[in-house]
Amino acid sequence: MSETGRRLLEAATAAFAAKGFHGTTTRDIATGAGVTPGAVYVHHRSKEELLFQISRHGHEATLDLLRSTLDQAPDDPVEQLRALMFEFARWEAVHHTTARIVNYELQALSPEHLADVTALRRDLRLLVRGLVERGQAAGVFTVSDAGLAVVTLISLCIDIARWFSDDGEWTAEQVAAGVSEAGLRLVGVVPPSR
Amino acid sequence: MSETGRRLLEAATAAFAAKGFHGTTTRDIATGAGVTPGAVYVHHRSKEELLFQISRHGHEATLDLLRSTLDQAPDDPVEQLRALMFEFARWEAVHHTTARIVNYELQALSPEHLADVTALRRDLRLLVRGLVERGQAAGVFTVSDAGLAVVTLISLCIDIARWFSDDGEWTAEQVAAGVSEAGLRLVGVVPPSR
DNA sequence: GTCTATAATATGATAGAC
DNA sequence: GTCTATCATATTATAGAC
Repeated sequence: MSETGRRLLEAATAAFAAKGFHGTTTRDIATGAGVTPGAVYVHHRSKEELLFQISRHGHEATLDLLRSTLDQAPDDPVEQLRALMFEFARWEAVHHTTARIVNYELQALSPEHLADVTALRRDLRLLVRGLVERGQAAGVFTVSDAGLAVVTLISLCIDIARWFSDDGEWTAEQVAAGVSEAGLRLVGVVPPSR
Repeated sequence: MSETGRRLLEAATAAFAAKGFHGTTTRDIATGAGVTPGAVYVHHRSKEELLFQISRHGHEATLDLLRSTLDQAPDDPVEQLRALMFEFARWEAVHHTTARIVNYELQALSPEHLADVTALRRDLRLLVRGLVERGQAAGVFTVSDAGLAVVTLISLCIDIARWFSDDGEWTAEQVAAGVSEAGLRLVGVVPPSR
């Protein structure tokens, strides 16, 4: 991808995150990248194609991060969940602009593109589901409904993208640490008192 | 408000929740209410005014619900948090269309209208904050950062509006019960084992 | 109060010069 | 590859008949 093509992607990410896909015009994107509207279509097929690229890349980056986190974590559900929640939460905080598009602009995707990212979202859910079930089987997680626990753990991370701000009260790492511990408590792992 | 005025509000709620404010046209709203585009402006000043009415009413309803829930709960932080989280979570699930607009369409409000609802959101945060601090003072909640705990508790409820579906795996009450228990665990209240 | 018609503007995307 | 100019359409909102 050319330098201008990349700048257009970045401008589109900033605009879509701030104003939503339908609230953003191709002129906004062009201006944000320092070119005129006509130049957009040399680098990208359409506005929706820009959205799809941002959304797909964001979904793939999240899924890759969680997979490699699980790969590198010790063979212990508690430590795996701690690491998974920390990295997931940190990703949503650090990349909150991209994450907002990933989480809140699904409805603006074309049916085909939506099907693509929906498959990635299902993979992510199954990954967390497997971990929760291993923790249950090992007797270290106590949850009454594993499916609801999975949704709630993911919820805890996703919603960070909605409220996190770069100049807010906490750093991405502080949020990640807090949410990671919250996730452990949620599945019944009692933290050492301090 | 006239019958048609109300039907327009309902159609706008459904459309804004499904496609976002900017993804919805005044024709969508008119058609959804069974009238022609011109009739919209007899009942509502503008599209943004419709959004504001939905958003303000949704915020006020949530805040009223949480206030009356706290008023009626026993004088015990654990039971108060259990009740608060249950009612908050249930509201987000039952009213997930309105809640989506409340939580995700803030950026489409005019600056004046945004200031209005931002004040209501701050009141809600302070209400939860007070409860968490009373639980800390009573020694029944153990959280390392009260502010982050407040954000996380609210997060748990808000994000329900994003994923809840009327024909999903769980009823609003099941979700509310799960999220309510999650909230208690999050602040360090260990549930009785079963 | 609702309709049809339309004004005024904005929007996604393309054409053709450079 | 970028620009200016523009096409075709869509959009919010209003005017005036009924």
